Amino acid sequence: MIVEVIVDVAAYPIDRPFDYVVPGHLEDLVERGSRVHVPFGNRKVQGFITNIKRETEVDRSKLKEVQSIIDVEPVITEELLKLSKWMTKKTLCYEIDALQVMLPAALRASYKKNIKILDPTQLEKEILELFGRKEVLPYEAFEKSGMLKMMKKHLIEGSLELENVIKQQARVKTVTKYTLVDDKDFVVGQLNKLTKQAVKQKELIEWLLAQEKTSFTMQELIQAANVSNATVNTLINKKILVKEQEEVYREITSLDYQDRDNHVQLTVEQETALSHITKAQNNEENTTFLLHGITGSGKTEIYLHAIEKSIAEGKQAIMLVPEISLTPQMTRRFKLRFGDQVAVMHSGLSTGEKFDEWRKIWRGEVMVVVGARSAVFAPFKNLGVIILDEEHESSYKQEDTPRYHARDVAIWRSEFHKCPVILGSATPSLESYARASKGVYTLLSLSMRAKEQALPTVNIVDMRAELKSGNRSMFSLPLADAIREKLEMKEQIVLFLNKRGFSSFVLCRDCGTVVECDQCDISLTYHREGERLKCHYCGHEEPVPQECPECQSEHIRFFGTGTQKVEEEITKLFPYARVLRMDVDTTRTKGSHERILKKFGDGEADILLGTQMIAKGLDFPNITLVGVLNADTTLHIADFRAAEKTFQLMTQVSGRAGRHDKEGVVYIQTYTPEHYAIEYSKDQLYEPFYHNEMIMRKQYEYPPFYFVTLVQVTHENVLLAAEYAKLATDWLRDNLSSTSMVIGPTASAISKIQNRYRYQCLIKYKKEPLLIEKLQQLIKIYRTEWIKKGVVLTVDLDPSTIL
DNA sequence: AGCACGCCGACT
DNA sequence: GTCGGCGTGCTC
Repeated sequence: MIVEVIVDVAAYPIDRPFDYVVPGHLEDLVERGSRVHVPFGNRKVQGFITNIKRETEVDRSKLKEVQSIIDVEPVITEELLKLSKWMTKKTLCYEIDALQVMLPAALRASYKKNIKILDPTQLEKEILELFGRKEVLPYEAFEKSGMLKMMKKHLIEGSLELENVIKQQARVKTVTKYTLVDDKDFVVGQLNKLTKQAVKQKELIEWLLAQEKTSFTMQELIQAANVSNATVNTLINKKILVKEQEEVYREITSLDYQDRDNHVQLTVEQETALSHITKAQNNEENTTFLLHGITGSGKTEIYLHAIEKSIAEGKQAIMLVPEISLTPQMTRRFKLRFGDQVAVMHSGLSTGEKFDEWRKIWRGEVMVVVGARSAVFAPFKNLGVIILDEEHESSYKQEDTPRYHARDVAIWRSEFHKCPVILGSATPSLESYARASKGVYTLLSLSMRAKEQALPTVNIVDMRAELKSGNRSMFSLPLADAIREKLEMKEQIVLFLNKRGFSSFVLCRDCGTVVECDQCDISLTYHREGERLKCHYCGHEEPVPQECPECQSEHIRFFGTGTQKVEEEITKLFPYARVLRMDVDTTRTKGSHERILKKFGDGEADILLGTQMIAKGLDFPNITLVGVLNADTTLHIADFRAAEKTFQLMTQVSGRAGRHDKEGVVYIQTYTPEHYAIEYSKDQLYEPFYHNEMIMRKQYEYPPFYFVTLVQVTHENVLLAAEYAKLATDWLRDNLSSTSMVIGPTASAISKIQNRYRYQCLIKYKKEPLLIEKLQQLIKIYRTEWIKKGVVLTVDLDPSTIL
């Protein structure tokens, strides 16, 4: 028997199956999708069986044997095996990367080099001292000790040996249990044989016989039966109790599921939307629904119903949420509704916890997974519905290889399982809404708030006017007044600082003009080196102007403010306010995010000041005022999605105010109040925004009118980075059809990361059937020739940002 | 990617 | 003379 194995080596010439012979004793265990250990070159690696066959073209002398099979049941299902092929092609990644991303980290191998003593008589005493009593040492121990050379000599001589070990991270957690033997007559017999002094043993046996269950932990026995561990051990020796290891899951929540969440009566609108989904479920149609509902319209309730329906039919469900909104509050809701039928997957869990949650899914012990992006690969066998909440969120796109989008994977799986996909959002991505408009997706709308609360009142504050009237502070008068008022009323305030990315732009504080590139309608990025402004799309460059090109004002400067500075100003203006700051600095440690939110929720602060991360999932009844200090920052970012992102963000942030019975007020401070992204976010006017933005996208030839592929080239040396970017761009221009636009090469917006200079080329196209094939050819040239020169080239089909 | 093989310069 | 620099080539 021969198997094809994809080995755990991400390299261009290795990205294909390798054939191995299966030794007789392993033949019964062989299955597609199982992991194996195989010799590869002079080391051992982990791999996946992707095919089983009888014959091979490979020379018998070259063939090696499978060393061992790790899984009794395949960890990659047949479906996921197919999906990995598709992903490999769609994202231009190595097949091994596609396979690995589907599994929890615990199932990925890590490799370790060890040095083992063969002949101690040949070794120097320093080396023997280093070993101490041990026979084996990690390779790194020699690197540190400076005896590397000596060690290598011994390796050649044969007095030391190098061994490569594949380390398995997956650890099944076990607890020791003590179980009463089945044979009750024997137990009673032993009980009667006890001497009079054996009071404790008698007590324990009688207690055990009186219990319903038969298996206990030592702690239970000691506490509940009031005996010592010596007594327990005696009973083990007498074979009355049996000591055994029982597998357990790492417990990640300590919820009491007694208080199951009650069903909420759906509104007419919700019912209508749900009925379409139910119909698709009944007819096993792989419809993709776009559920467009304003904030607070009760999308989650619809998700819960769709999942319930799925479970009722014995089918599983995947519920995806953006990482950032996967708060305990959120998961709690699902746990309350579905109890222990739910697995939870997010980055906050430890490797072991993720492994346990994954195992529950794999073994079919749960029906629902609630998780971030990678949960889309949950190894369910019979899916009834897949849901992406906040479908516009960019976190659904993985930013490194494999560069997949969870939405695409979800749709692929829905075709496989013949089940619907629900994409939910108050502010859908333009792509999705456009598809819904064309009938590719089915649009479902919720236009009313479920609990009939009013939308918060949103005020747009023109900061230009503030400046003219002499207010140079970052708080406008209306916002400052509102803060003061709410502080007095002991209500809570959220202040949002729109700070994003690394690039800053140049803005006129008098007229609001942002210096833009006249070729691209994208703001120019300020570069401190040489005080210059650059366009990261077409490469245009100019010096920082001394006065505003529109109004000749001198109040023109680059923009960028930090949360700390804002905090200082708040303390100056409102000395008695208690402020909590939430940004990358204060949330660095695990769980700090939740801690800050809990503090705020408990009323330990009046003002919560933060960046992007407070835009979502914040749901406290006492928040009645939301202030956005600078709406403009995301607007002028050098990305074609800037307006879309700003609109989404403003709508999200506003939604934080007045979610319960108290009315909410929002102040959005901006230097460009007339921009449609700001204007329409005031009343959550999605559709007008959509139409306006579509006009811009069409005019500047961006998605959803054109597809975009980003090719980035990096190198330590600027000149080489530019040179190879040009080679790549020219090659693409020569090889793609003339209807595709190949733009560049230009410096990337983030021109240097970790001392590597970045250049890029953007391909815009409507139809390019040969794109994948041509990109594969380009990658081949890069992998076989350019890579030697230290060049790194990456290709991102459908990038989420082009910075 | 890793690792071995192999062919040329600066040191005990 | 040897150690060790990293170019080249291979992995079922």
